[in-house]
Amino acid sequence: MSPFWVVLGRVEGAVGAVLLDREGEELERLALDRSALPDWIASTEHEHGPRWVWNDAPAWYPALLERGIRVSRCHDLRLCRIILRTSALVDRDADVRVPSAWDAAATAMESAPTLFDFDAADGATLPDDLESAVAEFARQRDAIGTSTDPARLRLLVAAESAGALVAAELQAAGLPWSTAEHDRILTDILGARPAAGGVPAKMDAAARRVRGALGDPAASIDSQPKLLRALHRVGVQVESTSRWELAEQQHPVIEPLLEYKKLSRLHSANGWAWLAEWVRDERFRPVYVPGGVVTGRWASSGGGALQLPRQLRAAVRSDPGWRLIVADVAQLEPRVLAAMARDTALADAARGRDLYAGILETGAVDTRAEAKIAMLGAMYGATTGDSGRLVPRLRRTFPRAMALVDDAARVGEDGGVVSTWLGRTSPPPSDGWMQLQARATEADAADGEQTRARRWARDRGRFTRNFVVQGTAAEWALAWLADLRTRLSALPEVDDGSAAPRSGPAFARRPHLAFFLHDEIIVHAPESLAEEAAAAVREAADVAGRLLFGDFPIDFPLDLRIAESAEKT
DNA sequence: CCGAGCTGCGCG
DNA sequence: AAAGCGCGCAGCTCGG
Repeated sequence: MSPFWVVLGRVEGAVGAVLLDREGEELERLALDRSALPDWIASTEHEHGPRWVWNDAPAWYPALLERGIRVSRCHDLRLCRIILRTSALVDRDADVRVPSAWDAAATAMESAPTLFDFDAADGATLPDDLESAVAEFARQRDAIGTSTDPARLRLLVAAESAGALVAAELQAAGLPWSTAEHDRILTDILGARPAAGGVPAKMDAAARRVRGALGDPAASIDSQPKLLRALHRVGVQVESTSRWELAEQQHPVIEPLLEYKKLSRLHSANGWAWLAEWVRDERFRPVYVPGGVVTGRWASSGGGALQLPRQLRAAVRSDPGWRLIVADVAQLEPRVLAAMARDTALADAARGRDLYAGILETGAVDTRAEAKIAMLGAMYGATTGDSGRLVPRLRRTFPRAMALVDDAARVGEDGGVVSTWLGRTSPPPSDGWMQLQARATEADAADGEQTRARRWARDRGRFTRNFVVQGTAAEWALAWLADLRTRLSALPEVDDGSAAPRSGPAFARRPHLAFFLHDEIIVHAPESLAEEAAAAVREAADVAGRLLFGDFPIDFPLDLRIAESAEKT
């Protein structure tokens, strides 16, 4: 009988595997020498394609990828536990809620030990032995099975686990990056590359002009307090040195100062030092952190993958003979909101077109820009300014969608928790928050306490309001990634040596994911397969929508282009 | 000398 | 005009 699940973990001096059937009944148990493990995993994957159950994907998967072994499915115990132990869908008394060593590494483990090097794993806080993994897997299966909606949670943990595989593969493959183009952009904007520790020419020139306008040749520009005082001395009365406030001022120092700040930002965040540290073999390899954000979005650690600046997108360049498929979802969050709320009016406004143009057509607002500001305000909880003023108009036109986010806000203000579409639940309020709210309702509460309590309540309301939308959008994106990953892996490898990728693991010889950021993906594909890969990207988006929302009539149109660079047009 | 905290920027 | 969500990071200041 084919194993449906294979649980992996350390046993004395080796690696143990427990093969389970679909219902979790044990079929077989074996111990493998470390050196034999990769081949065994590869052949078992090939023959049975099981779900690999392991404590933490970064501890197992990168080493397999290095050996050219890719798996199609896994169950990541660490990530799934984080979801299940706090999900409102899971029974209050479920064993998975009982605190244990599995919670020690609730956040991503730094520099996880690899499976072929268990001796170095002594410092690891997450359990890595086979029996612990088997027991934890049973707890998690029980939590899902006895939950109020097993189907949704199964989908969520499968998507989350697929994300763990994708993250490891993204890091292994890397984003194709042209060092020469990056250097050209830097030289163009900043001036010639300085000697170590020096300031680039154009940045230095801007600094001199700032100091000239300040009448102080020694003025410090990089220190916010000193710069603020220097500005006050020449009569520029600003409260901060932020760009928007400076831009309002009329003074000769403003123009060069804003210029300096722009150049300085590029130089320090993505200058030559960044290039040397993060780009190797023409690949940018950020560290992705799946589930790193409370809402379920990914975070990143190192390399600043969440900030790939527009200025540098031209440096993202496909290898010779290859192409990039660059795709993002237009207005993902409001579409997700329409589907969650079963708001057919908003879905109609969204279908097959720019959602904001659709809102404009309903007459709820007067311009597309207003539609966008109003919708963002509704999802973020704006109360003032243009945004706050426009939200009530949306409330009249899309009452169901607005009721969903308004309800989420009210629950949060009252100290409750909210959940995404698939069942990821927001953290409860902190003890301090609860104490303040309790204190504010007492008869002798000071005005200041009541004011502060109300402010904290509204703050939390805006968080839960946004949580349901941002978190469900993250789930849609995971489903998109997971389905796309499978489709791409079914495309052929290039056999033409001239079109081989410059660098990367074996799986990168066929179309593969190269970048992911919230609602955008980049696929790197041989030119001959680019159209097929693009079709896969679109099909996966359709599948993700149906997977989450069934036959509710919402679509997720993509802005997609096939190009040699990721530059936004 | 190190780390926490703050400011400011840029990404979705 | 710069609010209303979620992040990471650089560079600075300041306290220990």
